[in-house]
Amino acid sequence: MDNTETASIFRELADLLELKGENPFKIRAYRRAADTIESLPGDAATLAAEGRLKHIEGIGEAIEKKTVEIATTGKLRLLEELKQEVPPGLRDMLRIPGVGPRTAAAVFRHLGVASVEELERAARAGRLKDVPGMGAKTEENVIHAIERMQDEHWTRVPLGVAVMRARSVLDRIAQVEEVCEAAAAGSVRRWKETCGDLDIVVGTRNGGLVMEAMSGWHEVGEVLTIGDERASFALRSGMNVDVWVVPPAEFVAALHHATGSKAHNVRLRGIARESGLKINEHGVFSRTGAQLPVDAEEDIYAALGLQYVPPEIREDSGEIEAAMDGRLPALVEERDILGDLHVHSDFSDGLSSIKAMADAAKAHGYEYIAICDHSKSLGIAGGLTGDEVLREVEFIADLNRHLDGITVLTGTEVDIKKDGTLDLPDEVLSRLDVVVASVHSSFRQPRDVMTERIVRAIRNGNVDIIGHPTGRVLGRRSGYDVDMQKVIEEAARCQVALEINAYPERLDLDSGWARKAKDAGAVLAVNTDSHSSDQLGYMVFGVGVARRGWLERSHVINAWSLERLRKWLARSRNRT
DNA sequence: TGCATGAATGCAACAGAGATCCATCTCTG
Repeated sequence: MDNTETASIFRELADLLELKGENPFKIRAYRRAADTIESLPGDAATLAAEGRLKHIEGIGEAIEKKTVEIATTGKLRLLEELKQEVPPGLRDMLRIPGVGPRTAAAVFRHLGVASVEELERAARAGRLKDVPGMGAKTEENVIHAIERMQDEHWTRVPLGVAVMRARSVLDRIAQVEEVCEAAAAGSVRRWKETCGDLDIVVGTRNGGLVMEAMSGWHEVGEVLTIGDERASFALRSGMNVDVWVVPPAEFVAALHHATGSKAHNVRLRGIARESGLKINEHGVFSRTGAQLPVDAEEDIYAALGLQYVPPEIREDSGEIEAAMDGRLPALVEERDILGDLHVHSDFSDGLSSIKAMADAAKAHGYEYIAICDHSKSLGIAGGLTGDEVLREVEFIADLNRHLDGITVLTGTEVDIKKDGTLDLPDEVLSRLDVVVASVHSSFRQPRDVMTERIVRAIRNGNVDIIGHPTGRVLGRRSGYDVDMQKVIEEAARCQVALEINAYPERLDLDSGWARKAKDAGAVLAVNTDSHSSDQLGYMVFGVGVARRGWLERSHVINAWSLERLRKWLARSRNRT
């Protein structure tokens, strides 16, 4: 029973208790414990067995005891008993938009309806109207919501996709008269790896025009809710857009509110209350109701005596405390990035020539770029043999003589083979400037084998960077089973960088692991893995992940000058 | 349920909009 499974048991427990109408604080405690356990670096069951779990904030005797029970028996008696009382099918009903715990409990109590299927049947048969507090309209809405839930691909989408869709919504809104400002907020603005919906804040003197323009837009499949200040639209592409319309003077406060995260907002409002202030989406108010001037988000934090917190780290994961003490990190910025250390060229499966990649890098304002084409095992990607790599090295040496203002570094993205050895001989690797080592095959190895495989690559002595360390592809496959904490510790010990792969479908490492890597003393490289020159622009996504991971310039090797980078690359390599 | 205060008990995460049931539920961050 690993931490994720233990956490999911506590989440189910919380959901069932909520359906039962239990004490909300108890429910919250279970949910909080689930979050804590899931993000624990060590094994929760072990900690619980040693009596150390209860010392973690938010976890006490009761949850520690239950964790031990889950670890030893594989289940939780309380949950099993609860399932007799509250059918687990009710839990699925909570996923239907518009159906909350009260509604689910009411239909079960009055109609015995205990699953989504039964609910749909009851609604179609016109029986929901019999439930006190429900009418014909709700019945209709339930049917509609179930249909939508089943037929669409309403899942979270990768950040890259969300950003594109947000831009198209903003383009539409920009055409509306009397709009002063509009911006994407929510998870897009926080650069979250995946986004469930879009939040668009619009400052205008005529909100009605915005609502009309959105309602009549061909990209909008359905108007879900619509009011004077807020509306929710379903895009045909399968995403919801929540639009917040405010007077121009309230734009900043609304943007801040809609950016979230919810947990961050709740904390800020709590602090505001303690100091006799009130924060809502309209502004910051004193005890007497007087509105404080807010011209920029900085003013909101300043009113609370806090350092300004950048959107990417507004998650209530320590940033509030750091802001109180004035010790927030100076997050790395896109303009700090001086090069890209993992791009491909037409020597393997890239579409652009090395020259074209170098020119594009220069246009980005970079000092350097490392060409890291695939190695021979990856036949499908035109992987290079050792000899071919060496010919590429010569080609680059010649090219550099003709380039001005950009340095092309030689490199490879060498495959980490099943046993942890590398796909190119050390004699070749040692002659390259940058060696990225990545897993591209045998994804299903057991956890300990995969972990040992990557650790062995880290210890090779010629490896500089571990490429896309978890192997996940957003929306397609989860990463391979690997003890990432161990990989991080080994990378920190050997001073091998871990990659934040900025390719929008990868974003691997994710920000959580990036932060842990930084905390463990490892360095990171933010690379695009570009396969054509236009993909160098993906860097912004990787920087977003880095910022969410609390990284500063000093933690990111490609935010270093070429001189410093070269010193680091030479640190312990068996170079000839 | 966790935590702080004081040893069993009280308190704990903010604020508001929209829909429908017009007082309550659900949703948004």
